[in-house]
Amino acid sequence: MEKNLAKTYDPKSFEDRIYKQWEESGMFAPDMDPDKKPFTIVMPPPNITGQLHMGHAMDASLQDVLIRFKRMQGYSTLWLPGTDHASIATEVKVVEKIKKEEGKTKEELGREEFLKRAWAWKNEYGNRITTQQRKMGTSCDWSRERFTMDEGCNEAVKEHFLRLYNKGLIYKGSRLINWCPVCGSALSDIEVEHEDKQGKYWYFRYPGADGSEGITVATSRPETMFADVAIAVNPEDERYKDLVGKMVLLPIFNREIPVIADPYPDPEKGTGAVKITPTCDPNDFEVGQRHNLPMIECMDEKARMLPICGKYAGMDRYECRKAWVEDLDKAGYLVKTEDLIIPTGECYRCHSAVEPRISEQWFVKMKPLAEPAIEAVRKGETQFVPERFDKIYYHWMEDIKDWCISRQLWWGHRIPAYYCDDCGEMVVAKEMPEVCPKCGGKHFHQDEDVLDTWFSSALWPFSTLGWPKETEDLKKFYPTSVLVTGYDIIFFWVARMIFCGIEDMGKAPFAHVLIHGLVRDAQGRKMSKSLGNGIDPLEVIDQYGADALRFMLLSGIAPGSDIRYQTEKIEAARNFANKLWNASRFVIMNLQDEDGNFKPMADAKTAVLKPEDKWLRASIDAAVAEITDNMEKFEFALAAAKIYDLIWGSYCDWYIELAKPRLGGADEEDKLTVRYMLVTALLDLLKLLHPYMPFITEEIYSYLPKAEDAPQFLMTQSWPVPENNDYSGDVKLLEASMAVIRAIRNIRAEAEAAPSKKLHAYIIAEGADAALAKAGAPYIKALGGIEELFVRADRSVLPEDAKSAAVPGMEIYVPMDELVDYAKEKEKLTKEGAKLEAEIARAKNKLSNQGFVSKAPANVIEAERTKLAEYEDLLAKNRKMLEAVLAKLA
RNA sequence: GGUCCAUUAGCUCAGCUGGGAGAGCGUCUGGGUGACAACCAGAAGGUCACAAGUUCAAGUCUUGUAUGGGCCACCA
Repeated sequence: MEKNLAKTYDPKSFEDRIYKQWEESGMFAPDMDPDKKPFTIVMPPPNITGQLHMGHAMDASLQDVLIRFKRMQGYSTLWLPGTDHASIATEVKVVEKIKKEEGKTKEELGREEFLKRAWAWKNEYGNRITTQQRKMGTSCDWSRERFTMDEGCNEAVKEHFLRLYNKGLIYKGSRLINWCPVCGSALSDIEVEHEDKQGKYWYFRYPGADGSEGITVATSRPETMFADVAIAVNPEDERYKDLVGKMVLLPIFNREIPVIADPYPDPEKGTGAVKITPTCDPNDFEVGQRHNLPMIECMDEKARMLPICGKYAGMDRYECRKAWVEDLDKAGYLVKTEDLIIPTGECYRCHSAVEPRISEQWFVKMKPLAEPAIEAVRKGETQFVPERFDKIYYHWMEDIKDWCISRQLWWGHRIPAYYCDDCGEMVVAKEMPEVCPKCGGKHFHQDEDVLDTWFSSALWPFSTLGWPKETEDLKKFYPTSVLVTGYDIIFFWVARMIFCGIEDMGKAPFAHVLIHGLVRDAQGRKMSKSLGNGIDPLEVIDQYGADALRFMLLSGIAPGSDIRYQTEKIEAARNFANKLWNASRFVIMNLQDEDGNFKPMADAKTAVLKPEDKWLRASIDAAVAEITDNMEKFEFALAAAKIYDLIWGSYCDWYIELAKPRLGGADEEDKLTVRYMLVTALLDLLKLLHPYMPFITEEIYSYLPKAEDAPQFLMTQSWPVPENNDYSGDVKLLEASMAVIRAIRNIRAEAEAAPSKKLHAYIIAEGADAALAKAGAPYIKALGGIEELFVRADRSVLPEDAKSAAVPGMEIYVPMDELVDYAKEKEKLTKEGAKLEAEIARAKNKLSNQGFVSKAPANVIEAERTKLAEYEDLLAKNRKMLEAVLAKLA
């Protein structure tokens, strides 16, 4: 094996290998040491029909960064993966496949054969997504992988159903539900998407039964008129007072229906009169209930017109609408039409218009379940991050309707209700009963319907841990720590897990819900199949590596808000990885002799630290404290920015550059210390970055010199803890030196002097500042390209033709071979002086403000005084330098 | 209709509990300098949407306005 990293950073050459090593080592599984505190995440199970998309990539990155961080902190971390059977989505795919390959419908095939095909499909494609997730570096415990329709989850679903049923919280009833005629199934309220669409109102006259004028009503859905059972008007509406109680005729059909008074119609809207069709509209349904009106259905489950519709029977709803309106118009009943925006409901899966329909379905009674779930969030048992999402949760939970859970599908958990073939008695039980409790009959058939997919995923945080069995896992890992998911499924999933967890386990299922936004395309559009603007994470990984993708997804994002996928961002992340790669290669190179053996180096005890070593140590320690704090608070983007800056700025740009002369110098003792510092600092940096970029950090770690007993993998190392050293003097020295170096580089750049050209420099300073300048001389010379540095108190020693700059306490002069352009110099100094004056005025103003001096905290006032003193010092220097320039010009 | 979010450099966006405006990309100037041109050094560039208010102090808190999004909602 090569003893140093490859010349170029090529993530493809090691990411898969490292993942395999991790997985085989068994380290993704939690350490079951009872002394270790648990930290648990259950992964939102992706659909078995799914392919890894950016949403999954975001999910995975956030969860993995958390789990790796906590693992390194010494928690017993469990990240439990799995997949969802995705009832409708999968059934649609399987139906398509059967149609294509066997030319049959599922009905032709029959339930049993269909389910065989569905399971075969699951076995073939169900693991595709979990293979893809591994590419992301997800350190979840695959040995505990679950599926929403595996044996344990089936048991949990039945148990849960039974419990709720026995408490009267699940009931069967005939209600007006949302029906998708294309999917052929009932939908819950949240599976209906509301959209305002351009539509039409038709105004039709319903003639009076007594031959009078009758009444005109507006409707956007004329095809439902066949099911009209009344016309309602507001009791306050003077226009229609006389008509209330009279009968009108359904046009053409001449069926008599009453005019009724009800508060529902708004006199301001339309004509103020509303046709009442209880089987086609929830409002009408309620009016119907209030007035004891009959219910007439006019459409079947495919939204075709029923025989009651006469010649329109058998027509599709839209076909019928067209013909019916034409006929009404011809017969003179159409008063007028109007173009209007009308609200519509669409099936969230197939986007066809949903038809409200009277149908017998199973429901969960929500009020009693919602109350404790609201309470759990209110008292902070579960906290949303960011907090604002709790409002969305409350809003929905406080106004919740009963949950329709039955679906007229085959792929899913079949409802555990059995009917006696003899007397029709219903028995709800886990298994088919032997004997009918009512008639003693021995033949039963099971309810045909399956449960809403979300019914089983609602149990995910505990069904996966073994519930209803009292397993070790359940005891140790429930309630879980954090749930990570997008804001788009707060209602579908998060809310339901909360009330189910409280109901079955007595505790809310997670302490925190970490909500993230959507990954959009570069223009800010939602990624979608129809737009074809989706970015495939696998392609991104192939091109840039999983580390870059993860880092990009976690950087520069505000919690809970959307992020755009842009090539520049992924490139920036990849470049960062490349930077770390090269720096590490440099470090390793300098640790080794020509044969690739590690040279001796100091250890914690023998190292003789120089100020730059202490400065680096202090910088890392300060960063560790902040980064840890940020990560505890889920502020991953802030932490990422600090790690980025620490590695690229502090370590690469400054420390390594300062280390180069030492590595090439004559002091062999000092080299021991430099090597020690380079490698120990690098190890800390790798640890800090590891949760974000697990692959590259692990790969680099494998090349570092390690003690015999060191862990094999970086991923199990412990999280850095700041040392408690007071290195403030060294920090001050290095910061002052860096300021001087920047000033000199600036002078050089302005003079367009080649960086390779060695220069002389003078620093005018007194007392402590002079001491600082002298101590910093080696740094200034090395990184400023200065051959000789003179630190003087007396300005008279200054050479002719020198460019100048000022930092607090010091004036810097760099003599130039070419004539200095004094006119430019004057301009620069004047501009600087003006800026300083403005700052001084601002600071003075602040400090002379009684309110500020008396009310602001002491440290803030002190800081302001220091600033003022510094600026005054700089201004004085600026004045002197300007004077000198003016003298030259004169 | 209700509600939430956004508005900061040319672009994309950070900015945690109020204490002198930041990053990446882009632009401009130099540069093969010991790991890195996927790089190095330097520079330019912002009335923090607008208006009031609170405060000694507002990008940050309050209210309102404008513009752009999202979510929820049974209106014919």
